[in-house]
Amino acid sequence: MSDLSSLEVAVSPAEKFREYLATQNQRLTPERRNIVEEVFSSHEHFDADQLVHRLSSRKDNKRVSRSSVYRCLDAMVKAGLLRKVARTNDRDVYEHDYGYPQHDHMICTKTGKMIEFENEEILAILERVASEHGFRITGHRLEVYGICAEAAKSPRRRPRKLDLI
Amino acid sequence: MSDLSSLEVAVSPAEKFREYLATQNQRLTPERRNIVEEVFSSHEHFDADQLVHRLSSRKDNKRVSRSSVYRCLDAMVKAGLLRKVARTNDRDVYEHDYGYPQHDHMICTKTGKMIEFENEEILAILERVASEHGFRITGHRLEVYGICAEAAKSPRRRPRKLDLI
DNA sequence: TTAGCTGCAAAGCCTTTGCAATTTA
DNA sequence: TAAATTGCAAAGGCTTTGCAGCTAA
Repeated sequence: MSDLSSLEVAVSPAEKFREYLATQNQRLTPERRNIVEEVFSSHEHFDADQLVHRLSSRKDNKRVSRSSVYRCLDAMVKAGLLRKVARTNDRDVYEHDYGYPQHDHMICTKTGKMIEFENEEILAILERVASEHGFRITGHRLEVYGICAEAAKSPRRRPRKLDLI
Repeated sequence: MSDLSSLEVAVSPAEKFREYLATQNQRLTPERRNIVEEVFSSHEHFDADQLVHRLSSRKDNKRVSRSSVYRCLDAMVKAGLLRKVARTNDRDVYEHDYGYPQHDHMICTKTGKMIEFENEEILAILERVASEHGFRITGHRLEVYGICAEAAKSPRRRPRKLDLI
């Protein structure tokens, strides 16, 4: 059983993807199916490179070329399966957008740890502020930066470049 | 008189930059001064490429090389003069961080227009949520996406690629 | 049989960096 | 005169794209 067990999902990600692709006269090929299944096999944030490696380290013959991975990620975003959430190390980072509630992130600048949280109040405030500007909200990205509890405990400081004097 | 007229700024951006540079054994060269002045001559969001063009289109001999612009932007961020706020068209976008209050953005996905807004309530909620996770906030980025009033009026749809059938 | 797909290699793009020449304290 | 700085060109790193061969309805 997958991570989806506790979520209210009408159809599997693969099925949802197939439906989207059909509207574009496109097909759920074996490669695309492998990618969707790998992506939804765990609920971690990931980037294209990590996904490529996850796919090529598999024992079965499910390796997929880097180009196809990039192309498929774009399609999955359009299909509403994934969201780009941030950019880390100059790479686009993705997360599940299907079968998973809208949420925001607290990002530890020491450890890189991401904590997800939901808050209805913020959404309500945003709606109010937007309406004051005649703005119709379709989505948002909220990233809160700081120091997580773990990092605060440790006396270790984050390594940093010393500008020689 | 510049856009800074209504703000409480102890010293000019150039002076503040000079102070920062001094702590790094670096100098406020003519090139760096030109960049700071150009950057703070208007309160618009901009990217490196736009800044390069603004500098080279000037009649006076104030053109600065692209490398120097990139290097200077980095330094200005470290100096607390600028902030990276987003990424548009695959380019880092900057805004003033000195002498300007913390705020967030509503971004029109049709026109690219950015509307700035401030909201204390959201900050308070974030502080509360963070403390529940033992997280100490140092900053945040909030981008609200949607359709601005202008774009909503116009019946024009945003151009999009037609996948030939 | 025609439209869609994959994988490879090459190209694109923004950004960073090595380096020689130049400037400045 | 030694350290910092600039501008150019080249290199980096992620992502996109052209294309030949392949696949599937």
